[in-house]
Amino acid sequence: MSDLLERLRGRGWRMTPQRRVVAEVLAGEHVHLTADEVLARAAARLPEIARATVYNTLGELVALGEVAEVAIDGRAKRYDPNAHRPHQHLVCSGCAAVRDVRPDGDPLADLPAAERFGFTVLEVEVTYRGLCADCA
Amino acid sequence: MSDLLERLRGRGWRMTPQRRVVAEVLAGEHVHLTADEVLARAAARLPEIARATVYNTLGELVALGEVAEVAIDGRAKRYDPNAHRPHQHLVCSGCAAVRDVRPDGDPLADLPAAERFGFTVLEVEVTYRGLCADCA
DNA sequence: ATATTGACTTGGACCAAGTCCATTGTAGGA
DNA sequence: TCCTACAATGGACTTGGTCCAAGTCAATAT
Ligand SMILES: [Mn+2]
Ligand SMILES: [Mn+2]
Ligand SMILES: [Zn+2]
Ligand SMILES: [Zn+2]
Repeated sequence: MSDLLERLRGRGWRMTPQRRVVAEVLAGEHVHLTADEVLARAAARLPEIARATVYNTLGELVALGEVAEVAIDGRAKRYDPNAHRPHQHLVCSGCAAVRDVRPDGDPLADLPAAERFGFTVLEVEVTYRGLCADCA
Repeated sequence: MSDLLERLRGRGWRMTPQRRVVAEVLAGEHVHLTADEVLARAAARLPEIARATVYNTLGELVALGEVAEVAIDGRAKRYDPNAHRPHQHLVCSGCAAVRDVRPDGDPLADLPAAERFGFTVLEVEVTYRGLCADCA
């Protein structure tokens, strides 16, 4: 049983069959599903689940900080259960496979003050692109 | 007159009033317009220009490498005439202002081999987020 | 065990961003 | 000036997502 479900229950999250299957579908490493993929997998287990419910539930999981919303390609957003330790993404330009990666160093430090235009810079998002072993 | 237009003419790009105004609208530093913003500004000069023409023209400019397509926020794509020297973006979370920035160092070098999962990594895209002087 | 009720789910309408296509127009060469 | 390959048009269509009124139900209280 996923400890995501445990944590959610511990936080007093109201449990329903729909919410359970959505949370269950979002388990594992390197998981970056679109909302429609989540819907398809959830519907395999609970056929009458509605699209709006999947969006509502994903939105709440994001608000709770349990799932990260990732815009990888300007198309559908992806939902990433690995929200507890921040990380970056490595994306295959061939097959769109996504891996979680942890670069060395602090990318914030690479932006010199002269290039900050008076901004208070708070976070950095890095996307590495290339070809996976299969697509190369 | 923009040297973008000169370059396009030199490349044998067929010139039309529509293409001219789209290219003219895309001039300047730190310009990151959405397709609809390009349409609005082009239509101020050439009222009957069609949405599809703006999309067609932007698509061609991107294919020619004269304009870069940037997905900054998972909303509408932005079109960036500063395509000749690669750069990264600094985005205000308050007002969505976008500045071009050039971080120090090579971000590719920060991704250790052990974190490459057999990929041939070709490019890196970095987005810095924070608050601009006005929004802070 | 049952009643209660506020929160959750549903399906469909709606929306924004973008693509597609048949028709009409025209830039630029002969 | 004529021709024609390429470009522009506008409207339908698609994708990804939001919103809402009505119905349902999980959790609590009795
Ligand atoms: Mn991830
Ligand atoms: Mn830029
Ligand atoms: Zn691949
Ligand atoms: Zn701002």
